[in-house]
Amino acid sequence: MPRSNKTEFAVLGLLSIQPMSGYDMRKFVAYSLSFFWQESYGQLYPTLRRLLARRLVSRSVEPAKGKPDRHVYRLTAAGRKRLASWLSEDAKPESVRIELLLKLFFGTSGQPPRQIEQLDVFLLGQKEKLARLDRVASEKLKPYEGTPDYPYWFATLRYGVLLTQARIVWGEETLNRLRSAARKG
Amino acid sequence: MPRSNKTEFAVLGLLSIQPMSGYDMRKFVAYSLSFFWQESYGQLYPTLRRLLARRLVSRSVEPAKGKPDRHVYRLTAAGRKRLASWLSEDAKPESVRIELLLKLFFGTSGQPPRQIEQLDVFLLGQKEKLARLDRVASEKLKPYEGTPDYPYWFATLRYGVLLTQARIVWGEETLNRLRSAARKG
DNA sequence: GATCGCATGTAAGTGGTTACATGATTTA
DNA sequence: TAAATCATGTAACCACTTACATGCGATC
Repeated sequence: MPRSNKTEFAVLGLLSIQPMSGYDMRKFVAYSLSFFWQESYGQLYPTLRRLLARRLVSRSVEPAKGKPDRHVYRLTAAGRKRLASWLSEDAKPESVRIELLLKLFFGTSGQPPRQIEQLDVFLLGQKEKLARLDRVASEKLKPYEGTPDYPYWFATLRYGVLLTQARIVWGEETLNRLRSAARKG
Repeated sequence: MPRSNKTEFAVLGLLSIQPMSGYDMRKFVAYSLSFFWQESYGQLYPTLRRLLARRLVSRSVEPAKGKPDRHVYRLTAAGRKRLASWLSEDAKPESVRIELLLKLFFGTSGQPPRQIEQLDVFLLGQKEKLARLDRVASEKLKPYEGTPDYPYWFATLRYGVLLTQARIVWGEETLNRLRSAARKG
């Protein structure tokens, strides 16, 4: 069973929205999709080259001065077909590894004050993430209200919000419990 | 900046609970930690060998008949120190890639009926996961109530419960929205 | 009679990150 | 004057998964 290269489909999908360069994709993903996806140049550029060789995308070069030419990619008909077939397959559940939880699980080998600090850091990060999600919602998503894309884009953002909120609830709950355990024990 | 081999610390941590074989670790992780961690033999056995060479663990062999001898590993003093130092470091946030959300994001290139089916599959999976978490709570966690490990183990399980519940809420919300959009559009 | 559990391990493959290289232009 | 932005890309590295190999004993 071959390994599915997810970057390939991410690229195809992005190009279904509009023609883009590798640089554009990186920026787009990093800003708008970062809470459930990420791509690095080291993965993006080679994938783009392979996709071009397989005629799933086409490329046009926009000359530039003082910096490399912009390579703008577009979906071909074959690419659109490939994207559609991938979209129709069930996505199988991801496996995640959460280092914070692993550390917490081995808690009795650690120092309670450090654990509380680590949870604080985590909580702060999640709260910032939630704020970022709000910014993305108003800056990027809002303008598309009423368009066909909107319900889908809203759904992915909503996932980020609900999950982040759940992590915040968990973090505060856990902090309280560990703090009161520290006072007693 | 060297890549931190997380399996190494997972092994050290597991051995801080009790001496175990590689096979034991696999089973333990797959049953009790699966919702935030996983390990494969292909990663476990080589790591065990390296850890042994570095004297962070020791090994005793229990002869067996009809199957390979059991290799039981124990933490050494050096291993315990290494574990403690890792535990005290802040865990940096994980980056996840959620294929389902990527597909949903490219929704207008897909077929609404298939998207709804996919969400149904997702929802079912999350509900099963929640049921499994309950089983783990009563079968594995409950007996440890009152012990020093309990608050930590509870916290990790609680994370699983809260996050899974959030995913279920999201899934139902999203299904409703997409279904009513399909009726209208 | 087939498959599962026990129990060790290896080989191959790859998806993905990080760091580097280049260099003009704009901003702090 | 330091650093960020634009914009391409490569090289090195590795952590991790999957599939395979072995083989007994018990269960379905």
